[in-house]
Amino acid sequence: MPELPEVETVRRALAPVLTQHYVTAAFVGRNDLRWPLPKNLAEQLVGRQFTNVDRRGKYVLMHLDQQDILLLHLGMSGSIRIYDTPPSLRKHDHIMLTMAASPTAAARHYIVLNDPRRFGWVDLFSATHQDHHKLLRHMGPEPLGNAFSATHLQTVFAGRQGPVKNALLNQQLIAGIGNIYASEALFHAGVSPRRKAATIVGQRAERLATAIVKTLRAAIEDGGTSLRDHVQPGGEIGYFVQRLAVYGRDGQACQACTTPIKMIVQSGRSSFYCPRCQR
DNA sequence: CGGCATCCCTGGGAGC
DNA sequence: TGCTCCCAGGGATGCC
Repeated sequence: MPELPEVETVRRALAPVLTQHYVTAAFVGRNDLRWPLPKNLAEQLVGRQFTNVDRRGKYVLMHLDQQDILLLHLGMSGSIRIYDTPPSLRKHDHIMLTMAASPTAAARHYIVLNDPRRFGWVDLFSATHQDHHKLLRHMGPEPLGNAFSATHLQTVFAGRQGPVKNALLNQQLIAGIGNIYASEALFHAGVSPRRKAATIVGQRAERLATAIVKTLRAAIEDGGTSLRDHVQPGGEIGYFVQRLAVYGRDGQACQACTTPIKMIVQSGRSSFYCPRCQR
């Protein structure tokens, strides 16, 4: 489900309710999601204070006191909800943290992780190992960061014989792009998802880099894309779904040239594009 | 190393 | 209304 814009939406919602706040109670309803949860996770969290909340690609990094990081990946169906009063847990609510301004203060927020398909995961580890964490160490640069550019795209795509759409989904080349925004960015760049990655050079690389940044920024402004599971932590839907140019629009007229949008399957994932505008 | 298929899991929608 | 089938925003893993 959640790609960079949705995860950033979650990060922004979590930051004020976690930062400087203490975990006064923790519920952990099962001992695994995609992978086993850290042992005694609830006991390890109670009494701890969060210091700040970061994002890396599709991961949320919740920094704790004593240089620890609570890592969250929402998989395809994970979502975070934040409540001001004690919620009754619903189906697939796996974790709940009760947050307060001090270890003994009254509860102020309840943070609930729901994940029906359980493709998400949670880890707790020392920040001193962040650069070595097996899930983070090989990740490519942030597309909204300084290290990202057309030159970077051209460099990491060099020699790649597979389609550019697949390369965009590869988190080791660029972090945070998923199936929706790959199709959207390629449309705005005028690049076919079928084009061989290695041929993305020069002006085409410039157009694609620009389209990636613009698309992701616009989606963040809209609170992400709500299709099936995703809602913002306050329960609001993400409105970018209204601005999707091609994703999910097969058969509909291209907004630029009215040619019907086409859907194809690449490596088992659907791609949407305008066969006339995108080359 | 690159590229592809397979697998993990539940729920919603389409089609009958 | 009810059943079956297919599909879904992710990524690790193993095979060639």
